[in-house]
Amino acid sequence: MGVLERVPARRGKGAVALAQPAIEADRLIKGDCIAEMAKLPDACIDMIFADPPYNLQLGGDLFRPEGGMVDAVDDDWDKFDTLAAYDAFTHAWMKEARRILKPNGTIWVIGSYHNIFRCGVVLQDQGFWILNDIVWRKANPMPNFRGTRFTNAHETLIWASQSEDSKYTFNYRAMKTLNDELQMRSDWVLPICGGQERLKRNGTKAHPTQKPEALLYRVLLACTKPGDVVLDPFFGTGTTGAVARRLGRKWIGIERDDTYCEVALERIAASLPLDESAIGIMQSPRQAPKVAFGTLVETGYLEPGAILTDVKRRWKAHVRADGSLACEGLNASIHKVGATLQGAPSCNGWTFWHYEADGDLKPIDALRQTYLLATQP
Amino acid sequence: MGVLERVPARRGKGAVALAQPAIEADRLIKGDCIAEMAKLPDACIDMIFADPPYNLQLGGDLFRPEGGMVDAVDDDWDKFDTLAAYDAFTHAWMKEARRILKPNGTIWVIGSYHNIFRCGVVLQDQGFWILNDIVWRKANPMPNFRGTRFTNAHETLIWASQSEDSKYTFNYRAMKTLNDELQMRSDWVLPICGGQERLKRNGTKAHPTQKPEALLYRVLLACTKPGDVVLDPFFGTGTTGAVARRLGRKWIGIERDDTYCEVALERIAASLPLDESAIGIMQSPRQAPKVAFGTLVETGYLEPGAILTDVKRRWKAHVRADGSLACEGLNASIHKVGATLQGAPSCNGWTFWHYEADGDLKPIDALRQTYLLATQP
DNA sequence: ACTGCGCCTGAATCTGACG
DNA sequence: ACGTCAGATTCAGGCGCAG
Repeated sequence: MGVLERVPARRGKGAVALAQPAIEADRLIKGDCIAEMAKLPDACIDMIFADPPYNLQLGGDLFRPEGGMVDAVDDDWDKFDTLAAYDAFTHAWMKEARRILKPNGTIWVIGSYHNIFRCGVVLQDQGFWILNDIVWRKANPMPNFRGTRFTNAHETLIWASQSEDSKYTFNYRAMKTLNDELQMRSDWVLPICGGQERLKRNGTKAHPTQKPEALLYRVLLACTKPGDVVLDPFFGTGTTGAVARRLGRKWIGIERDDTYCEVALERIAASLPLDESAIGIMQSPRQAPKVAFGTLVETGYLEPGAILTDVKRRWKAHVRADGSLACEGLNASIHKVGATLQGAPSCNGWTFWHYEADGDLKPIDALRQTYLLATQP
Repeated sequence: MGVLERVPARRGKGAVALAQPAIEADRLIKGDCIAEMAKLPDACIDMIFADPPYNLQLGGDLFRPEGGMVDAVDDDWDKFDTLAAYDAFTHAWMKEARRILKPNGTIWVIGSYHNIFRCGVVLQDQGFWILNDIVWRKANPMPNFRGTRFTNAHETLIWASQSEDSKYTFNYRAMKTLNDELQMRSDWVLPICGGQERLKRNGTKAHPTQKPEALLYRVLLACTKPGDVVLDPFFGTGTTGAVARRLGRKWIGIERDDTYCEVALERIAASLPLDESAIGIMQSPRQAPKVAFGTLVETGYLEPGAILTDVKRRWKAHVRADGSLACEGLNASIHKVGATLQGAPSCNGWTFWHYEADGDLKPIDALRQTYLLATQP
């Protein structure tokens, strides 16, 4: 690797911008996730996707809290002990996760009611800023055979940034496109992992809780850019790696279990990267090149003196040679004039103002689109 | 009152069966919920439904795209200085709630990602046993106006018993009947509270966060028996009381705010106990499941990069990773691209676009049907 | 009376680049 | 760090009014 990239300095006061070598990626690390994350440098990961265990068995997995334990208010000591151990484990891995995550990176954690509340609290307590909780609504969940509760038909994901003012990645347009031109909501209906996709080993399922690729697909498409480095500290059979590879993202997996490692590596090798042209997603206008209104005047797309109106023809404004707009004694930018006339705090002049063409009113944004098509390579 | 009932002894070892007078019910207590619960005897309540403050921590004003301002929840009762202060408050009211709840009673708590994780942890830490987490999927949530996150389209409810071996009430058959003979799942689609149901005071909403009666209806129908006593420590405008009365359950409400108390009492007085035969109208109609084109890409029914054509093979388009279609410089949804290419105002992309299978052209709608068949119960 | 269009509203942690 | 300003951004349902 050795590619240098600039990392924005947002880690506390007085931090300086650092040039950091990109981390070596597309690899599986065999070992304990806390110990292995500890070996990674600060701020090297763009996104962490974590599917932590919640059925910590007594014995090997049981994690002892390091500090003095708070007095249990309750008599249920055994349960408290187990919960405290789980919290300590969660604090430990999330602390490392937070350290290696870039300032503008985000973390996803998935779980069920057994553990997701505890994960959410530790995230908040460590200073992560929750952006959404997402409900994966399973299209085909396992029924509740005994009829004693509601069918447990969903799992919960938490999406969080490092801090309240992080500049995180969210591909809004891509999500809206993926959802037939409606905003993507916080509830996702997706089938559970089964059929061909479910990995087998000796005829039985290779992993008890393999996640569907469609779930990771949406997560990675929404919140990473091509080339971003995604780390999964509980890699299992490598769904995160397989989807990252398909979508042109880099991945790092950490997994303790030998068999899971084997299965994951085979699987990822077999998953083909998508063609570059297919990975493309709808860009936000935010990321499109900007066109000043004045440019349209300069280049003749609009004549100085042209008349613009709002869609209801309530106001009539004149375009001036410098790209400003004159209307009812006002003379300012297309946005300001629109806002002032409406008495609104702000206004998008591009969609507010219209020009007449063939008897129709069209928003001046259409002119901008025409200009962009004509001038972009 | 004065009716005696037997309370099974399940409070730790060596407890004896107690005969307790039934608590006075169907009343509103004005005051602080912690202080007022403290005055109630042990083990006198069958169910607690709690809608505590969410601790939203909103920033500045938020404007809608068309200029209007969002009427945010900025009430003093929702403000806490720190997460620790919120936790302390939660511990305090839940401790009293646990004491007054019968051994076989259950508690419901509703919240959003701002507070629900903390509520869940306190429940677990106090020894409550979580039975389900329920997702209320809002049919008509407020959109995310700035396109910065996923639309926050749900709230979460936690249902918990006093302990792992409680003999709690769950009316399995009633839920299955309510759900068209399918097991009731952990995700409930219900509209938010609006229209006639939304209580007004001087022309504006009487309470910023009034819950829909349909939500309480399902909760009470599922987890209480007729005659049970339901307590709501954050009574607000009394949705819990109104529904309890309709369903023949007894209720106790605790509320600090004078105006909320007034509104609640008026409302409950006006809510008539329900005739058995009227219950049917509460059933929400099953909705035809919608499938976004992007879902077919996510779930592998179509690969990114796949080629689609119209039935006359006049145009050739490429499927992209986000479920958009690329064709002749255009990149948009299946419907928009179809419309633009034909110069039509609109186009049903599902029937317009075809894929090739075994030398035949098939509409992509066929894939949608296949997907539905595979994922619907 | 019915239809269609426009307006209003709902628990919201809701901008970002540049100087 | 802070101020300024360009400009990007919404879905479903209920209700009233016009035709």
